[in-house]
Amino acid sequence: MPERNRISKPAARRLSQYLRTLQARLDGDASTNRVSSRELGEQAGVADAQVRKDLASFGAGGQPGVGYQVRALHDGLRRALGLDKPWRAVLVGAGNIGRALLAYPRFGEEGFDLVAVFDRASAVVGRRVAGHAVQPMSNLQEAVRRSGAQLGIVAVPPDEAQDVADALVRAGIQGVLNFAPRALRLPAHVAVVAVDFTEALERLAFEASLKPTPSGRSKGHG
Amino acid sequence: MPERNRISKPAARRLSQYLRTLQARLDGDASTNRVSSRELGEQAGVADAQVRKDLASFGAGGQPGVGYQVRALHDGLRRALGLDKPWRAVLVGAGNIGRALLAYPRFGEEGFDLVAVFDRASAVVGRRVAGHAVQPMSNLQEAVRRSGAQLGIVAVPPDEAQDVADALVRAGIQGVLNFAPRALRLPAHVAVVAVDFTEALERLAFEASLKPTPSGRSKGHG
DNA sequence: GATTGTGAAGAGCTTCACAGCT
DNA sequence: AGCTGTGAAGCTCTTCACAATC
Repeated sequence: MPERNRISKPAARRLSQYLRTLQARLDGDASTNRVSSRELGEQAGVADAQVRKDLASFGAGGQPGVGYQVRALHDGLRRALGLDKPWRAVLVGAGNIGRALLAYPRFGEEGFDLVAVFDRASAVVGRRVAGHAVQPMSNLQEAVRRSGAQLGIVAVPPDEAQDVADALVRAGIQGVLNFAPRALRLPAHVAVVAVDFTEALERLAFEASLKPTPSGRSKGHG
Repeated sequence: MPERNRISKPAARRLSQYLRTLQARLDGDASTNRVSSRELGEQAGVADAQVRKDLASFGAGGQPGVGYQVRALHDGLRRALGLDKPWRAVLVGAGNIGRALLAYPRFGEEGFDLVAVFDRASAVVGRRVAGHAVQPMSNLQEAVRRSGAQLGIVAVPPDEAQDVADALVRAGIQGVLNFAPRALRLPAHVAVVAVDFTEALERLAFEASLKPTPSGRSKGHG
């Protein structure tokens, strides 16, 4: 089993995209059980050579003249991304963002199990979110340890985010998904991924403002 | 006013971060009206030389031995990011994600105005979201044209995302913020920024699975 | 002394192009 | 003929290092 493991960060991002295409193939039409690098690339907006490099980076192999086996590639990809084992996660902050994340059907399906929800506001504690009674922050340490949760989701206001993240790290968490518009400073042994709406909006404004002047458009009633 | 405009994509991302630090400075303590590249870099998790390169990329200048003027840098940054003029946006999809985005206090503050909300489900049409009555999709074209909205927010299920994005482009939109876990294929004159929870979770699983075995930890406090 | 601005070196990522396999 | 695998080239981004400036 080749496991050459040198997957760069940009590559990991693209592997997620390929995985989606493969899942659609497995779920929906099983017209063929082969897929080419060109096809995967088209779905993800990436060149075919890039796809082949990415797949080779974790030891996936195709057949020249034929392509890759959908099922085998799917399974290999999940393994490479660390999705072959289930992950247990706790959510801190029972507001809109946390609920929106949990509402994604993929959350459970992909092997992410929510094991507890916490919030600082006593008015929210006790309410149910995604089937879990919201607990006070004072329970966090013990709940994380007891459940063996490896991931923490930070969905609190920006000025609380660092403290919450620190608490999660102290509780022994391995990775943090940060929804607060603030850079977290955490020890190197903890993985951090940020989902930042504010930054996304600003990036959009920036890129839209670079586009050719929208003078002669919205013309034809297309 | 120098405007050397060659801001790379990674640079734009970091500029957003610097902007946040500057805003915090302006809002909160005005202990000093200068800031150094090292200080900005610490907040954003970036080297000081990188900060200086980034700031130089849009013509901002500092004083050797002193630093940058907070107010001037803030204003210059906003201009560089296209945030000096207000943006009008429409939201398609009145579910959790859309509401979570609008709940961000920054949304309105930063100069993004929501002008209309649409949804395909007739059960939702007519309800109020963020102060706007949800409209049926059939109103989209006209509403976008009438309001002059430049941005569209796609917060619908993945299998509807491409159609919705196409409709937005036909209506004359300049940029799309895509929350659906699917790559959109749009003409080059339209900016696209994706916020993808699924990909973020998978990236987190990947990075967390690479971290050193969590054997002997939960020791000294940081 | 502190800090900027920047050329040059370094690192990393993407694209090209084509040999080789089916 | 179709497609993979990959060395090499090309490109972009980051870090280094230091002269110039305040």
